[in-house]
Amino acid sequence: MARTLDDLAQLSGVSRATVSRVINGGPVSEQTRRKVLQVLESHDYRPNLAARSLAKGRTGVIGVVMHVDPPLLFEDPYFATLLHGLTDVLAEKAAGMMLWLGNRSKEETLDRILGMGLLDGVVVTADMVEDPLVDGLLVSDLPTVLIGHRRTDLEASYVDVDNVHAADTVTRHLIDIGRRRIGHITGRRGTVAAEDRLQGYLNAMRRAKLSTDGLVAEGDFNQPSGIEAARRLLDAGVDAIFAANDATASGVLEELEARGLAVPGDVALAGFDDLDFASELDPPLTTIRQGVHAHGSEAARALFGLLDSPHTPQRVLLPTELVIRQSTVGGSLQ
Amino acid sequence: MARTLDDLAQLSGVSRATVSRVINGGPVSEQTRRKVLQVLESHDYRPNLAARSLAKGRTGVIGVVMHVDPPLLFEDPYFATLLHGLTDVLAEKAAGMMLWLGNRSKEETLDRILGMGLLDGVVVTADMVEDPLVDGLLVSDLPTVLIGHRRTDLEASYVDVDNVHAADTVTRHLIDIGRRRIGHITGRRGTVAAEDRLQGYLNAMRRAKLSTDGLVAEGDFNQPSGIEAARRLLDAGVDAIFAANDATASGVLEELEARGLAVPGDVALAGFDDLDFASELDPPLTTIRQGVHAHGSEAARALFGLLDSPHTPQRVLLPTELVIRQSTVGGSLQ
DNA sequence: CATATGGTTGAGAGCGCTCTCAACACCTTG
DNA sequence: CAAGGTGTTGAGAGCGCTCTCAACCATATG
Repeated sequence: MARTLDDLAQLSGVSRATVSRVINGGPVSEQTRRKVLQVLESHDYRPNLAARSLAKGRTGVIGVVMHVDPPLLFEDPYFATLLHGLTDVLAEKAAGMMLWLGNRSKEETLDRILGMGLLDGVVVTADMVEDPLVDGLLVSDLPTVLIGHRRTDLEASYVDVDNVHAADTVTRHLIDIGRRRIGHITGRRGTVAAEDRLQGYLNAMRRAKLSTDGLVAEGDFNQPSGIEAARRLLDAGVDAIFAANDATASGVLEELEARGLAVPGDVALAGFDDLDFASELDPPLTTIRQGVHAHGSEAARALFGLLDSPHTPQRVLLPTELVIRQSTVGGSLQ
Repeated sequence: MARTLDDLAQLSGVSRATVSRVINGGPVSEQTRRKVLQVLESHDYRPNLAARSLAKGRTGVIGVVMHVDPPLLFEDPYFATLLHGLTDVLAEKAAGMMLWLGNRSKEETLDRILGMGLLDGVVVTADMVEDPLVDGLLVSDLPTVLIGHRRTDLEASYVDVDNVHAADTVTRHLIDIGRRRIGHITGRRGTVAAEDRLQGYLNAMRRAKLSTDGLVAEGDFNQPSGIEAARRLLDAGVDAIFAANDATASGVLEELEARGLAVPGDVALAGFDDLDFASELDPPLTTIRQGVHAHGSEAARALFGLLDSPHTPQRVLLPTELVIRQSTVGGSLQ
């Protein structure tokens, strides 16, 4: 089994350069190409990536950074789905992927990534408002695409949805169906999504001249926090709740059921994400659909775009969609 | 920002070789080392991995191959936990990880992996009896560690549990508590785990001179298949069921409840895996605990061991433990 | 004082590939 | 027939690093 270009060249009676041309699609006469290809195939040659990238400065390997606790990464379908979208595009582009999870501190992870050389670029989830890892990647000379972004990341390449707008839309829907005391359960404080969705809610309420006093309860993007926050809101008296995501909403639903309250009769309920289970709740949940899989695949595409034109930031704002189900409009849509 | 070793060498007034020695821990006088380190730090130099691996033939990057559908990968806590264990050790060893999922056919994935050069070795899940991807990796010159293994992989390095023995143990437990018509629901046909667990069940039954006629139902390692198979076994008449994994057992439990049968009064039930939810079922499930996280971390360690001594296959058989809960021994242990 | 010893250093040859450049053969054109 | 393409090829430099080898220095030893 021939191992290097030189071996192959010798075997086919041409120069190393010509073999390289055949492999990389340079100008070669049809006759020579055929001859070399034959040798190539019969020896199942595999180019040495290290050498290749040393010579041409590209490796075909991109980094994916999801700095969350590994257990959470898999419990939360959001990250899983994101990764799925990413790998689909990477597989298609024949690119390798290196994955960093939250096994180490952000500082250490950053160090490892930058030290790893060998990466053409990275995709990083940027869910927190404050994030030294994201900051570090952005100031480095490594091409970087963010999934989610902060207001301050305007120079950066990112893929995101307009959380403010989407939250505004779903809140307006609750107003449109006649609700007036609409509570909001936030996501985890410090995340961009939580802040933006809260903002969207506040915007819609303010426009409708509705009070939000005592109607905002802090949550944590998960079910238990939904139950807890629902108690506070229900005690305060609400006729609708917009939860910052579906998991939280499912907690709310549990508490509503425990109190024997009708949905949407007594309290209308809406979530955010439209994960699979949202349509299987009882009643099915009105929510905002955002294509998480598309987040991943678009982020990968954005990175390839950025690699092709390094000084043109790629900014992708993906659409969201209000999905109306029985948790806000009773059985009429069944 | 200095970029190459040569730059650094010039800045510190020594040769490139000496700087390299400082970085890689070669013999250098304390004085020189200090001087170079100072320059090194003030310029936050990062060695070029491609060049380094070209020169010394190791990259510090290992591949992880889990050829399952990406959605399944995350639904099934088994793979998630495995990955978690792997990343823990890789992070500790400062190694990079490239991940391949089932986005492509096995043949194509194999091609990509081998073509990627640049990998020091791979860890691959080998759950199927027939698996061209695993076969291909084993015959390649890429150091490979299997998670799970076939009888035919005796030359290979692997990390596994003794499924036959564990299944034998749990079956014997059912016999010991006085059950005689013990049914088994297999895992997915074609997987090593399913075949081995079936074998362990058959062994224990044969030793106890108990019949297994009509007592084996095919399952698929998931809850729906558990429900389905439970119906068949219950119709055939059983006083105990050993399900090939916990997910299947949870399906069985559902069917038992639907029929109003008491557990373990009418039918005793045991699973395999001891995933988190096993202890939270009602009643809590007797099962086999296998440290899935440890599978991952041990596989990573085995690969590093294999890299250090390439001709010494690493074979790790991890322990399992019978965890007895109320699904087999009533409330007495509560 | 010659020689051996051990620690420290630099020169330089690769690692396997890409890519530029010049050389060459063969056509076309004036 | 000279001049100028056009297409194809090989030579060779260079990517940034590691590692061997020989040189060097200071010190210890006979």
